[in-house]
Amino acid sequence: YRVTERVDKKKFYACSMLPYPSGKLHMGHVRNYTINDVMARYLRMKGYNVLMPMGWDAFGLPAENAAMKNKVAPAKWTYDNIAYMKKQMQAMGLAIDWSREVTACKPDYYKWNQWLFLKMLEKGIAERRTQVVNWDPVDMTVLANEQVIDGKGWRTGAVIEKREIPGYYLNIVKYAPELLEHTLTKLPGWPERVRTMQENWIGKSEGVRFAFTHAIKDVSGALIGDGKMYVFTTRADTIMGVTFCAVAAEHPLASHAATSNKALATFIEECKKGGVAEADMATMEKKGMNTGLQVTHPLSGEKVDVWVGNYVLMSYGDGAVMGVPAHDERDFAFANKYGLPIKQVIAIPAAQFSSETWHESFGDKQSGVCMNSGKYDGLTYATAVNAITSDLVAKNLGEKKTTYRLRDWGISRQRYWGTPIPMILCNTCGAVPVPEKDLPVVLPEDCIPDGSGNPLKSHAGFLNVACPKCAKPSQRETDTMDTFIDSSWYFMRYCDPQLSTAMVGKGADYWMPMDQYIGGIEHAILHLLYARFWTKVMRDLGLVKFDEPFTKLLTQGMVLAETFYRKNADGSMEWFNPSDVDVETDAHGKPVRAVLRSDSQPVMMGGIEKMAKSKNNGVDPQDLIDAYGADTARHFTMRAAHPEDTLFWSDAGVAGSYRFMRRLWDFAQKIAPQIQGIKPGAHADLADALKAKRRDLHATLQKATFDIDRLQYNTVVSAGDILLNALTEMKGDDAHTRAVIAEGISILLRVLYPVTPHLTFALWKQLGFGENLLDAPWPLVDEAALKQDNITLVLQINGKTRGELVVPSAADRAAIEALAGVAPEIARYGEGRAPKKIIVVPGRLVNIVV
RNA sequence: GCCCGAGUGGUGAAAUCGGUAGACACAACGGACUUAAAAUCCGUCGCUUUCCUGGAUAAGGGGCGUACCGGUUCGAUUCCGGUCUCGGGCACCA
Repeated sequence: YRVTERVDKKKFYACSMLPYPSGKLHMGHVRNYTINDVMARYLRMKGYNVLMPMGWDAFGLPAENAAMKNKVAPAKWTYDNIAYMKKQMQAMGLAIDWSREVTACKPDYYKWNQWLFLKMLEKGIAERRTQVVNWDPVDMTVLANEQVIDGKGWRTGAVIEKREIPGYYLNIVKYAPELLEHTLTKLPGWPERVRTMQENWIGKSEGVRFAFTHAIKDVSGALIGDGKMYVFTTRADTIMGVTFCAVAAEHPLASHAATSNKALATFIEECKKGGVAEADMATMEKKGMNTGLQVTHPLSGEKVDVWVGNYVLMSYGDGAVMGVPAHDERDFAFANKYGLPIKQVIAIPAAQFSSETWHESFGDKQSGVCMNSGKYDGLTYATAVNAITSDLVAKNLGEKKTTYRLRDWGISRQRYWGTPIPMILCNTCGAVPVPEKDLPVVLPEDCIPDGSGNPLKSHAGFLNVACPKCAKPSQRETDTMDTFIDSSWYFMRYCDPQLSTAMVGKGADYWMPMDQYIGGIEHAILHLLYARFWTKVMRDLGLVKFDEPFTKLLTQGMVLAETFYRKNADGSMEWFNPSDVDVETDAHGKPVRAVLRSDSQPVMMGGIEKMAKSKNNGVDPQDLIDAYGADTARHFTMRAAHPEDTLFWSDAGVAGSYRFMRRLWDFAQKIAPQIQGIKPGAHADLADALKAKRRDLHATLQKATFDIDRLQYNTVVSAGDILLNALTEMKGDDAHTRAVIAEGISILLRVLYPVTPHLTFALWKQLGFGENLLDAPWPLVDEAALKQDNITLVLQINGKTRGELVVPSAADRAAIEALAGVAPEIARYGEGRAPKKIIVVPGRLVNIVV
């Protein structure tokens, strides 16, 4: 399966999202790589030069968790897992070019993460600033969102706090306009749903940024924020309806007010409790407290109260929002809760405004016009926004602004098992980049994390280094990079895996952009967006010549399985694998109770979720491969569902795939002597029954070809069943029959080869069709075999199927209408009425409307 | 909470552009083969038998049926509006 950059063939680069080496393959992997393998083998039969590589997303949190649990170094754990999973992949018979294997935790790979990071620093795309993280006050460590459960640390149970620390950011927002435009224009080969999700994630919004004014001074006597409190709104037409403002707990005005207000200081502290995940922020109870400060409305000149709101985030825009309760649902709820005034400024024709209950139309900007807004009364949305904006501009207090929901990419992780960020922290010079010649900054592989912070902080060999600028003793940055960086460009490294002088080279020029990318729908936003951004940065640095890395995308559906758990006395959760649990079902097959097999005690059912390490619900396909072989596992996985659909795991039906394998084998053994030396293919003067049989075979082949081209592999597998059924039904032993059987089995073996390569390869050789099915051509449909004298149309009366109509296949619309007009079904079902209209769908049906 | 999907027999599913709903399988049931079992092979398999013909729960016909409610159309699993349920993502799981 090794491939080179040959120019005599058309290239095709088909790649799966690289796996995290969690220990064993699970069914999601098997599904992903089998899809990839079917595609690769099929396209090779079609004459393409096909690259199918594989690698390892080898850095990440699970290795550290395993280290804590088993006291094994993450490096050893990771390398052991890779070795095991690679063996499993080989047992599956995947057509992988292993000479191109990429392992993200090896210095020859992550060196280039560091190198590109330094280039981004030079270009101003990367920068150091503060970030907000989940802080566990007991373990004194930063936690991932996954490690925060109900606002508490997963190991300590301590209430998590938000904490600001320094970190590095990549300026992806700068690329937002291009990412958005290319989502819409350059990704026709992507699923619509993924493009929509990315579009919404980038979230362009056009609005107005403007300032409320004030004269509030800090302790040093300086005006806070130069006397301006900025907010952003997409609804400038409602500015005259502002009845309060809300700022984040970290906003300078909030801090200032808290110095003389104990209750407020307590409230601000409370706002810092809990994690940083957006879902938590969005679902928590909205709370606020009046700061006692007031700012001046820039247009009305009225005084407006400033509140602190726990739902306002300092990291979004300016950390302050205007409150218009009459026309914003969240502000409406907030105002009702705290008894704030509600001022209607948009006349709503469709609904009666009520200050008690919210109605969707209160926020409708399409139909309403301004009211209670002075000179803006009567203006519609667009004209009001324009008029208000020009007044704000004239006062030098605002301007139109396009903002994005997308936030810059924070890449610093306070963790050991990742790419070291190549910076040196000098007491004199500050944060100094590691000189390019000193790359890679090698991560020591002998650390064992214990859950209480980053072990690099106490690793003298790693930590201590001379400052590149002033040569004084300094310390390395101990933060490592987000592992999304590793997965943002590995697919390019597959093209030049051994290149030591550059990140990418001629191989990437040949293979990229990737023709087909395959991976789980759960990566629809983050991974794919980061990879697109990283590619554009590489392009801007002159490393590659294309804008988008993935021409076509197949988002494989998730493999889901039931989860089972017990809550331990200390509140922690223990998850049990479905294979260790017996489930009792009710009469409808719904699970009602589950029992752990080892101790016969009940376990809780945690619902159906994606197979994942964290919930221990991944099903190991090894049992399947051991019991039935790789072909059965592949056949079953492809048969079970359309590649893009969610698959609820159940192994019922595996026996059917195995049975099919055996039927095929037995049939081939039976006919082997009969078709010895017979030339497969069309013979003149076949009997009608054999002609019909050939028509069936080629019609099925036509359908299979159509389906394999549109990546609908489940029905390609079905076509294999249909072909075998058709062949086993055949009786007779004359030369014509033998020729049709030989033709049929040669089609069947090639149609199924991409799915079940081992069995079909052996039979292809045994039956004397050739030495190497791997490079046999995909079978061609014999159009002549499909021809028929008559075709049968469906006959409908008033849209209900009432019979059939046999017409000559050459009959035109008028001829069919004439035949249909005298159909006896009209009298039978037409209730005595005459045909009013006859609808003819060529090749399909006739509908007579009476 | 917000964004994106999905929902079809007992089960997994199919139906290429709006045109015969349930291909192909699994399970189940009935039969053949066998001393017996396994394996294999053949057959039945959406609901309705208080809708009709029939002695009949055989057979045939009719009606209903693609989560639910409504709409567009000669015709809707497919398009539109709404609802429910389930799944994915929400920026430090990968």
